[in-house]
Amino acid sequence: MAVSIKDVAQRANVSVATVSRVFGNGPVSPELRERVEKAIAATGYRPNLSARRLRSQHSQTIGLMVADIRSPFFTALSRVVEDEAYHAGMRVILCNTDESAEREAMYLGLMEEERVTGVIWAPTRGTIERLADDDLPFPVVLVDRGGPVGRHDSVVLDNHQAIATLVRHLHTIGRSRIVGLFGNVSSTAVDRHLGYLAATASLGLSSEAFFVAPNAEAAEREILKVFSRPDRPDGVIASSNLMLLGVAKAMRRLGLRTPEDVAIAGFDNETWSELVGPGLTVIEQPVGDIGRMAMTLLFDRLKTPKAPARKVMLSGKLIVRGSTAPVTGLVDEPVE
Amino acid sequence: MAVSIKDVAQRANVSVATVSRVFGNGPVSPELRERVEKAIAATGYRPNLSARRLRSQHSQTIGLMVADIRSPFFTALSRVVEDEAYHAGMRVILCNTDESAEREAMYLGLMEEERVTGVIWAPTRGTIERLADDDLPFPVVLVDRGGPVGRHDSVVLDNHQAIATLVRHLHTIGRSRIVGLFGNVSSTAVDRHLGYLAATASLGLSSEAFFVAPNAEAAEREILKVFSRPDRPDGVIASSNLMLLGVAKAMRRLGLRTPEDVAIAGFDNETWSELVGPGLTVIEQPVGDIGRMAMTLLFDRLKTPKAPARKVMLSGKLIVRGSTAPVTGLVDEPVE
DNA sequence: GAAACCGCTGAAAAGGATTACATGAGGCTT
DNA sequence: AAGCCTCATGTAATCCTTTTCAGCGGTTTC
Repeated sequence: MAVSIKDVAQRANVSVATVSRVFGNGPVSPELRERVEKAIAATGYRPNLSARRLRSQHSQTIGLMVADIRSPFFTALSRVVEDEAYHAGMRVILCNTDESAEREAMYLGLMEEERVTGVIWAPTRGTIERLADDDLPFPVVLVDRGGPVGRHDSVVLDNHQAIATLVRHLHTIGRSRIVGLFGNVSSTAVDRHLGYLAATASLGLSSEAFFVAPNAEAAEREILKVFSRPDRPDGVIASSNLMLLGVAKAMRRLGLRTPEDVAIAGFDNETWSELVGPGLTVIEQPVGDIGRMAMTLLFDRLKTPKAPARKVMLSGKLIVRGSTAPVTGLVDEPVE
Repeated sequence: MAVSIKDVAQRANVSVATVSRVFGNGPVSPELRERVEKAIAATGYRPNLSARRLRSQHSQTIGLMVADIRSPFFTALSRVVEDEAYHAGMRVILCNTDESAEREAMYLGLMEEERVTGVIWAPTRGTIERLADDDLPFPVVLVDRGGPVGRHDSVVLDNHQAIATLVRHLHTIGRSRIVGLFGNVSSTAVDRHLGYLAATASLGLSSEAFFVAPNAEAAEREILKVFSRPDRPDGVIASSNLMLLGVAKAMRRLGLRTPEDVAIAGFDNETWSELVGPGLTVIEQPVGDIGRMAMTLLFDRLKTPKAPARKVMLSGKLIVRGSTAPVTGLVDEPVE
């Protein structure tokens, strides 16, 4: 059996309360404190967190629920959240929902059983609407995907602005038939789609949107299909990192040159974005700021539970690379 | 205050023991079971995991300690481990050690306080040697980096074979001055370095190894330095994913063509490996198998604590891409 | 006919910590 | 010198479950 607070107390010849106070910064005379610390060192005592949590009713734990940790944005987010959490003396429970409402519900239940302090959550579209009804027994901060009514705190990218930036950029380099490729599950995709429609309309451009599963393979298949038609687009905007990779793969498969034949752009800047093809033009999300802001909102919420919900929008940053370089040569002197 | 087992018992007009038994599959008559289940549904009762753990002395939690979740291999590993864990009804606590012995020690302490069932751990080189002394109060399975003496269960890639495969492959396509670039912290790098020395020696090739921090920037800087010398290598093997990216960046920066001027290869197959430059030749690690095997070893260890330590080695798979394509044309008809 | 046994149930102990409250010593005021 | 604070300490209640143990009425075994 592991050593408990009682053993330490006995060895130091003090009461268990005193030992507890040594940990909790209660008032303890230097003399006793030293005796207790010696006993702790000698026995190798470690407080039992379950007992501590049970009694104190503070779990010091936050839940992080995302679709899939392997998605680059969520990978980066999780790292930030964990850093912030451990810095504040809290632990993180990580949940992969796989965009499944069922798994999401299961994990929300688990969060409740863990009596978490709060949850940072990128909810699936289906769940997010149901959300207003359930009164979750812990505060949540939505990330990446905002809630519908401003009922919860949230921190999201300004998707409208971001996608407009991309559309305008492609327009600037002379593209006019820009198609959009969006995920078919997240509400982020919905926002970006609306932004795409607005931006193309305001520039007097045609628009055509496709919705597929948010992974590289589905994106590649869809683009292959789109480009098998006679009137090929000259620009593609993908609403996520992995989908942009799928687009790049399709271009290579089709033997189309980027950016000469088709300019492509998308979201999230990664270590490898610069090296794929001629370099991928992307909107970089301030993922560090997003994570930290989410934690800030959560801690604020704990302090003032009744304060009105806050929705924070952060701006992305356009990073221009080869995949949308202007192709001056081609216009002046057509090849062959 | 949240609803407790007492409230449920009261409402169902049974004892708390009976309610507990309904959860724990103890013997309960159908009639009472139904009453209890109705009461649970009516009250929305969720068992308190802290109390449950305290009493039952089972945390149903495993720790996963890796250097950095953002490192692609660890990202993939974490997903597998979590899937397996949740499938077995357990939770996962994720720790990023940043290759720091101090953080590692801190997290090991935390694992103890959490009374984890076991830990899956990619230890830092410094710590791994100290490890024999401390008798950790929970079983650990080492991943990615094996322990020194066979004192702990471990599952690793067959690094010796993997790097030999890469060296032989580069030799086959006619490269003779192959340098190796290795991380300067993990024991994996040490293994791969030894394999590199053995493989080059057995082929009668010269060898030259460089050790840098395991990230893209450091790798890029080092390679730029190496290639500023007069006698340039014609092949580079990088011992990790991110370092290979650094190498690719350096090549682009130097204006060197891959594979014509320099063939490059490394580790870990990712969604984007195919799209960086002409496609990156890599050793693909069976990360799914590694994660599942680690869990299997852990569960076996829990069943038979006294069984001798097992070390499982899995083979990587060579994936040949453009970065090491044979350049037939050049030899026959020199350019210009 | 006593003893053993059955399947189900409830009372109560136990698990390891925190914390409200009580206590006692010492120092200060008046 | 009586009264009152302050401060450090100990006692015991408490957090919510699981689990041991005993008890129940009724059958089976010897």
